[in-house]
This record gives sequence, structure tokens and C-alpha cells, in this order.
Amino acid sequence: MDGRKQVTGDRLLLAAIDLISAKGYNGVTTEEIATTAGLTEKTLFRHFGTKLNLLESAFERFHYAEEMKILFKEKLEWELEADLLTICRAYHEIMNRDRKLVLISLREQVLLPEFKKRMHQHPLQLLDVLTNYFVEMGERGRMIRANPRMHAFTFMMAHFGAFINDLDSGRNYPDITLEPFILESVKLFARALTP
Amino acid sequence: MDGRKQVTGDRLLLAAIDLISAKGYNGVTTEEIATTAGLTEKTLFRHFGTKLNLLESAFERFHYAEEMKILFKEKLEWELEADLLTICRAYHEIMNRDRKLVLISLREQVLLPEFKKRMHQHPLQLLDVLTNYFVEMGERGRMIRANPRMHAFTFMMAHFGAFINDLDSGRNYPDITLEPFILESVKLFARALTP
DNA sequence: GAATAATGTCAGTAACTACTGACAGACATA
DNA sequence: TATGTCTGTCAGTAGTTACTGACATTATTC
Repeated sequence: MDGRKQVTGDRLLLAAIDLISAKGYNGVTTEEIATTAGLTEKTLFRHFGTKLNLLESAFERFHYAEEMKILFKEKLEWELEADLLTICRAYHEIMNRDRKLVLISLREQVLLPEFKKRMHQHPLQLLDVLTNYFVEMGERGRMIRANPRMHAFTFMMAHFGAFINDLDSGRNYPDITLEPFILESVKLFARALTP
Repeated sequence: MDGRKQVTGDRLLLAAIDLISAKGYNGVTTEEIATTAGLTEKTLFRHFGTKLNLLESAFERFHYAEEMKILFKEKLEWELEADLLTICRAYHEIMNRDRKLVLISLREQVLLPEFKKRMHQHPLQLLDVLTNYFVEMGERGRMIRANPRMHAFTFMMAHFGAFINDLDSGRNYPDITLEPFILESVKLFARALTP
């Protein structure tokens, strides 16, 4: 049990993620992936059998995080603006961590329908957590009480949109960067939702 | 000058848009496109020469709209909530009109970098229009005056996110539909930005 | 009815690509 | 040293696919 096998596998998986996120699944050849990983096409097939299984393994191994709920059940302080900031920082952190996989799952939905669902678990969980948080804040009289789920959804969509917009890093809006956007959007939502 | 040639070309372009948006550029063959259009592969190549040129022609012919600025210089009534509603309805209308092309330009950025830029003109224009509108509303004392561009950007990102989320129509958030979201988000922003 | 333009038919090419088999060399462990 | 595990080499297969040429067919126009 030396780690050679695992190291080799990981190098292939990382090369696959890099190249497929850059050029698309059908835009990359198995040979290209293997040589990028410093290995042979033969080795690639010995490890993963098929090209599709390579991509599936990449999702299996390199996507973490079902830990959203716990994450900030502990960190919230029932102060709207501060909590919104915590929450959306966590969101961007998680999305950015699996940035390339998100890109792939967006583009290759046809190939991997089940993985799109899996990637979608995070946002779904976040929406639940955020909705519950809004409900409780409302009960405590610290937030307006109309439509908490839709408010949470709007907040998430704003940050989802900004994330997607930033994904290709094509600097679509040259005068706007992520961090000021986070701060200002949190302020805006805090103002909108404070009684 | 009978219209046969143009009709044939259009059928090929529409079939190409349908199939490429569904399966990706490399996931569709020229033969598939031709037969879907009820024509022959040979005819496809007689019209467009290459597969890539077919896709490029699809963008040339089927993407309209540089008319954003004029569109609602006329329709605005300097009533924040009503105007936000007008604006974001226009946004969704435009994005939905070229829905499939948006999808393609998101996915095939590598193949068509210049088309991504072109599709991006709409949002950019909208951001400008919206920013100017916010500035003037501020001067009229009908809106808070801090950071109009970032506020406009946040509003757009919320709707961009919702649009993207809706693009694959996979019903990602089963209890949320577009129209209620539009109404509630407009309310929310109006509340946040009213002095 | 003849000329013209557009499309179909069919066979084929050249390039690519996922994937395989046989064999040999490297490297660790024992 | 011997053995097993992992990887490289190389040649090759079978399937796919963008794209072409020669010729026949259909529809339109005059």
C-alpha cells in the first residue's frame, strides 16, 4: 500500500477538472488529460476505465460539504446585517471552493444530471437555513415578517448571480468587484428587511 | 429570388440553436442538425461551409435588441416600485427571448468569445440605464443617494441569478416561480432604496 | 419546354478519439 | 534476490464525424 496509486489517481482527476472546466467534456481528449497529469493515456484507463467514469470520480472525490446547517447555527448573533454578512461569505466560500466543478456541472448537465442535483444541495440547504433564520428573526421582532422564503431567495439569487457572473472571470463589469458588492448588498438587504 | 434559400437557411439555424443549446456544440453532429431541419447534411454545408460558421450565423441572425435605452426612457414614471417592475420585466423579456442563445454563449465561451461579449451588451446597457435612473431619482429626492451603481448591480444580479437558475428549467427550487419572485423582489428593493 | 437554382443521393476521405492487448521497465517490500 | 504492483511503450482497432465530389432530381421562372 504505497500511495503511488492514489497520487496518480488524484493527478488525473485534477487534470481532468482543470481541462474539462476550461474546454468542456467533449473538447478534451483522454490523451490530453493524461499528459497534462504527466502520465500516459493507458494509465488513465487502467485507473478509471472510461472517460465518463473519470469525470464522475472527480465529482465523487472533490466535492465536499454537507455541513452547511451546522456551520453557522453556531456563528449567528441575531444581528441582521452581521449575520447576512456571515452567511453570504460562507456562500461564496463554498461556491468558490468547488468553482470548477460548479462550472462543469452547469455546462455538462446532459452528461451528469445527477451531479447537478448534488451540487444544488448546498444552495437548497442555504435557502432553508436562511428562511428559518428570517422566520425566527421575525418572531423576535427584529425583521419584517412578510414572505421570508422569497426574501431569502432574493438574497441568494443576488449572490448566485454575482458568483456566476464572476465564474468565467471575464471581468464582465469592469468597475465592480466581489468584496464591495458583498458589503453593499448586505447593507441593502438589511435596510429592506429591518422593521 | 424565391425564398427557398432563406427558408432553408433559417430552418437549419433554428435546428442548430435547438440542438446545440440542448446538447452542446460538440455533442451534436452536422447530420443530426440537418435531418432535424428536414434537410440533408450536404445542404447544410452548401449553405454554411463549416459547422462553426453555422453557429456563428445563428448568432448573427437571431439576436436582436440594441434598443434597450430607448425602450424605457419613455415608460418610466419616476415612481420607484412601478419603474423597477417595468425594468425587470423588460430584462426578463429580453433574456427569455434569446434564451437558448444565452445558454449557448454561456456554455461555449471557448468557441465564441466574441459572442459572449455581444450577448453581454444588454446587461451592460441595462446597468447604465438603471444607474442613471437611480442617480436622477436621488437628485429628485425620491431615493437614497449612496452607491447607485452598486444598488443597480445588486438588483440586476438578483434577476440574473433567477434567470440562470430558471434556464435549465430543472425546477431547482420547486416552491418558487418567476412571477411572485419578480413582484416580491421589486417590493424589497423599493423598500430598501426609498428614503 | 428549356434554363436555372436549390436540394437530394451516395460513396468516400482524412482526421480524430475512446479504448485495448502484449510486453517491458521501474520501484518498493519482504 | 525475488515478487508483486504500478506505469510506460507501441501498435492497433473500431467507431465517429466534419467535409467533399459527381451526378441525379425537383421546383421555379421565363
